[in-house]
Amino acid sequence: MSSAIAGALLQARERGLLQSTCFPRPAVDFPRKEEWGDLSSGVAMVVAKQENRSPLEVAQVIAEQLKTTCPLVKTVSVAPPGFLNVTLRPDCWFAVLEAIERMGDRYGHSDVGRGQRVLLEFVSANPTGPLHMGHGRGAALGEALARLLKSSGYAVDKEYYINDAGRQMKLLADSVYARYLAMHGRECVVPEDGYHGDYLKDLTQAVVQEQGDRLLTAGPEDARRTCGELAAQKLVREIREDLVRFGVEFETWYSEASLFSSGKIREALADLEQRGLVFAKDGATWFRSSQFQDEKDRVVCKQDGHYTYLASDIAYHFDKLRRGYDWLINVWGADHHGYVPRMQAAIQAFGHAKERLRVVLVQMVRLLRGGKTIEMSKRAGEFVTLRGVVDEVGADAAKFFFLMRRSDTHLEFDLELAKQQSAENPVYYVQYAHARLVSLFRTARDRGVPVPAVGEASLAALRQPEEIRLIKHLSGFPGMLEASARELAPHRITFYLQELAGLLHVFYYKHRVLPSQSDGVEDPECNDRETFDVSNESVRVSRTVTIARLVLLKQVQVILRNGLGLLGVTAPEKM
RNA sequence: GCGCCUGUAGCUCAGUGGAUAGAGCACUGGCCUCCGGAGCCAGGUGCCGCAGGUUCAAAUCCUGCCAGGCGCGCCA
Repeated sequence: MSSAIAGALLQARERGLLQSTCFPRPAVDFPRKEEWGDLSSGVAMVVAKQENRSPLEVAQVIAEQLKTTCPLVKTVSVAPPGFLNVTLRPDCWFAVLEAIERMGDRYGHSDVGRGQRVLLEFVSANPTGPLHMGHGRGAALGEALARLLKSSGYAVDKEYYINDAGRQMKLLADSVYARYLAMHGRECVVPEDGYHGDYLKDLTQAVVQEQGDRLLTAGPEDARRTCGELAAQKLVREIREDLVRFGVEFETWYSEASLFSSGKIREALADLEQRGLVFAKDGATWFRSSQFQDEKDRVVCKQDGHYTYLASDIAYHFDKLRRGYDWLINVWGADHHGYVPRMQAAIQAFGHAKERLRVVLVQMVRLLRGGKTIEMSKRAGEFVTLRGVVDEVGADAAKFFFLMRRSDTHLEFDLELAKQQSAENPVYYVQYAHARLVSLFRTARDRGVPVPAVGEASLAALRQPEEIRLIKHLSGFPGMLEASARELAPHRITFYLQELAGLLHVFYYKHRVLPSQSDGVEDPECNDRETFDVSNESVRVSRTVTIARLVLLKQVQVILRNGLGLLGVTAPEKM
């Protein structure tokens, strides 16, 4: 339509109705109100300025041209202060149904990614404890982003970066070792800044099971290391299980420790050194990140000779780039936002545009039960685990809730609401819409009513406003996905689906699809016409209307399934 | 002190520079002999944090304030 209006503008100039030599690309969008037509544009107001004429006048000129040039247009009207409101011919809408049937599960998919490779890194929690709600939000988001980007033509790999090196791991090892000693009646203290959660017991138990009391005789350093390694292994295994149960799996699990052993950190830093971006000061080694947009330089190797976390991260991202990824996307907790500039500096240091790395920040989750906040204290090891939540409300509800808000805003997650099986619960509202349709088609089959292909139906029978609204909303699916992918914002999908489900329920309440059973034989009198009169208790639908509606609803079902699928949420046949 | 994020209806939140700013929840009252009532309908609410600016047009862009959150380590 945008190009149609552009064409109208050019034609108007050719005919001497407009003077300008160049026109802006006409912006077209869906008007807020139905009375304003199907599409609208404000170009006239921009053009009016350069033409030095009133917007209404210019709009009028464009409208005239558009009517004659564009066959899709049914009517064009002009509204103050200068909007063009276009109403399309009904066939345009019916074409949407054909497209959905033709494309099926791929409707709305695109090729904007052109097969470019994306490495999507998310969750990446330290293996020092079970996953909690914040990780769950990141997991749901990452999974949805992966599916969304794949649907947009990107080749996506999901990766979990295991932070199995550094201080936190040392503390874990200390904590487990201390408990191990305690379990064998030796005196010991769990370090104050170590880990104290109940899960430490299980970890220690596992170490005992595997090693017995062998570690008592080993040197303390070896024993400590063994404790740490075994604990971390077990935790990674459990994290992986939790994620599988949540419906999230990764292509690769990348170990930070491996960056040390493989020499990749040294390599990456050597590369930076060659580029003159590393220098020594105060006995430490620094990365000259201020040369890019970072506010100051950063230490990569401490005075004591150990690498900093940044060093591993630089090496890790260097490695990602070397593996041939065109785009790197990281899902991080919002408390790491200050880290973004220095990571982008690293990307630039290796000679790439900083846009190559996009970081999606995820804000905290506030957990409620029946409106009351559940306090969590990570220090005391008391927090609600992802596993606990998934067990309680189910993976579907949990994912949907995590994805209902923009990722960079705080999220309220009410466990009672997520469990509720009613219209107040958005997940059920949407899933119910799908199950309801499945059930409808089941009934249709049982009654011997065929569900034909789009081509076999007389779609012109779809004239009720509720039907047209449904079709229009279906037509918005591809655009919504495109925006969602561009902005890395899958919450748009949840809103879209709630709206679609709402439109369906309204339609379904108001109109019949299958002929009433008592109606038995088709009534020739009501051919091509629907009567719905509650007071008379007569409900009749012609065969033509039944078929057209079944065809329409089939496509609604496809979109509900596709949309839920992109969120990683199931579309149940029955509930 | 500096930086980032957020400020929209009673609550939780949508809102690619466009028209009279929306949804869900909560509240009140209705609607099931027939395709799933896990549903539908009807009721009202806003100095879009404040003040300037850019624009034909600002919740949206710019500047300055105010409030809340987060960050500002040779921690990860």
